Amino acid sequence: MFKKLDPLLHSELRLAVMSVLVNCEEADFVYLRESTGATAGNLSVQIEKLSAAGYISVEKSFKGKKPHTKCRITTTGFKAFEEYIEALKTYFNR
Amino acid sequence: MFKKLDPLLHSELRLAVMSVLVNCEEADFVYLRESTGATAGNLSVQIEKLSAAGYISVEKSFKGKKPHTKCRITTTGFKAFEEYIEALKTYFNR
DNA sequence: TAAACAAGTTTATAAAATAAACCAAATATT
DNA sequence: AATATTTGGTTTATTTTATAAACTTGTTTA
Repeated sequence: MFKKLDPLLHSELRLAVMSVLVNCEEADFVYLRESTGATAGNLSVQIEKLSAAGYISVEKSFKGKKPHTKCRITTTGFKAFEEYIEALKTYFNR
Repeated sequence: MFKKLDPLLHSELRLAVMSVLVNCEEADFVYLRESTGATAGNLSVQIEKLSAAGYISVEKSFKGKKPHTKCRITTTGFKAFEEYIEALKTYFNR
């Protein structure tokens, strides 16, 4: 009847991050913070969770002399996102 | 950019309960438990939260000699449900 | 009469979400 | 030059949540 909602995606901020990454292929920490409106601390934690799950890849480097964190969605993450949408539909298409 | 997701609805079980009630106008505890697959304890807690928020009304009585809990969605709840859908869309607009 | 069942509720605990505090380096200010 | 502020984060602490387990109250069944 109702499909289970992936707990990793069923979180406001993580969903927002994934939503950005689905549409832009690559986004850095600052862009994600600004586009989601999240605090840096919260974003840092949620990026780590998505990364640990293999839903996004994270690349840390230096841009000039400042740290720079680039994120992109993985194929696993993309699939999970699509499945989450399918699952959500079972709560509405009736 | 992203609309805030009503925390009362952004919960798997509460969303399932609301989803049932949107479509059937009245449902009792047992029916909700069976149709959502939830445990009674969890359902009891979440029904109480939805009720406290004014999203559903709860009517307790006896059916024969057994307790009987009837739930229905309120207009407030219905509005909140629709707004939740609208908010969700901002995470998927493509 | 005791065991099992029904319909819930209460309580305990693990997991999440989030903000606050922190850090190291760079840049701006006095 | 010394101090303050900003940048780009991370770590820690705290409050909420979600959830299952245990419990309650009463009923039916063996």
